[in-house]
Amino acid sequence: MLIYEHGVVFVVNELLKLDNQLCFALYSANLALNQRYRELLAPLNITYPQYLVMLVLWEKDQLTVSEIGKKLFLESSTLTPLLKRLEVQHLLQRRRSSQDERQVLIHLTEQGKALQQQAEQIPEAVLSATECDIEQLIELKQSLNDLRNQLNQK
Amino acid sequence: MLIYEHGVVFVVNELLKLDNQLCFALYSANLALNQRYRELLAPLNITYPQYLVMLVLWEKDQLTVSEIGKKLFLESSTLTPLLKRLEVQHLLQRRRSSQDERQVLIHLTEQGKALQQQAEQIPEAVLSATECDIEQLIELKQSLNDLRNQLNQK
DNA sequence: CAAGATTAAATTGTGTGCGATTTATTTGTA
DNA sequence: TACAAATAAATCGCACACAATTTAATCTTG
Repeated sequence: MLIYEHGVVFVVNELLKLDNQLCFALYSANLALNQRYRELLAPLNITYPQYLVMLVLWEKDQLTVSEIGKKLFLESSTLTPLLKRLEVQHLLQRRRSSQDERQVLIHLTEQGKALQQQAEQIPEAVLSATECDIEQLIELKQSLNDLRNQLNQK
Repeated sequence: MLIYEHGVVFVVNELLKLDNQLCFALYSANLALNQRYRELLAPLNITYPQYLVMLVLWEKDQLTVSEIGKKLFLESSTLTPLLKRLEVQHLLQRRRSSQDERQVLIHLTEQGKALQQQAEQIPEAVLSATECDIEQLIELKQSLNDLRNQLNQK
């Protein structure tokens, strides 16, 4: 069986291989990215998911656990222990909201705010590790966001 | 400070944001993909990394742990317990090589080989979930592989 | 051939990730 | 106002993922 689309002829079998290849490319690129971040973040003593939480909080402080979860696509079962670790490191504090005692508000400590300066050189270091041109990276970002949104909407 | 590249003018600050956005796009797309695979693989009773190992073995049986690791960019500390779980499920067997007793050869059981048929509809299901056109997916795959190779070559 | 170096897996410890469930609080409604 | 439903975090169990280390086998070199 053949599929003709956008000027490309495909045997179905090839198409299925493509899927496996694409998904693996995504999986393995993510592994590689984690490794680079592990090195780069080692001096800050935080992991990449922890760094993401800090990025979110540097942008806007005083968020609830589920607000952070919505931004990062993470569940409370992932975030709660992660946030506790950041609290142990005195980078943030967790406090029950007084308006709604079910919610836990996360706010940065002075130390957590100060870490932003220390993290300033991280994005540059990652970018230079990729050694790709900017246009390609922008397009890649867009494609990945599209893909994620497609996959997430069920 | 401005950077001019390929017709795009960038403030450095924007560039740093782009990096965070790109890396997060990769991270979150990978999370989303895992979620789709979790559903799709539930009937087969295996995880996505386990599925990757099976794909490798369906392609070529009788590989050592480190050969599988090279293909999937995974360490023995990840693979050993994963392979043990697949062995418990009778999908493969682990046997010390007689030529070199340090190596452990992984070979599929009949049940493991048979699983390939059951897995046949997986790639199609994932592809249809992405709802992207083929050309875009091919380009995305290539970009991700390039990125991974750049990041991995340290 | 013996001893140190190298290699392949396995082990240990830490940190994600998430489904399923639990706990505590708030909301909706009869 | 009671009480069921809904919501927000937390908890539990399981499976990655990897750095660092350990164990066992093989290789190298004097």
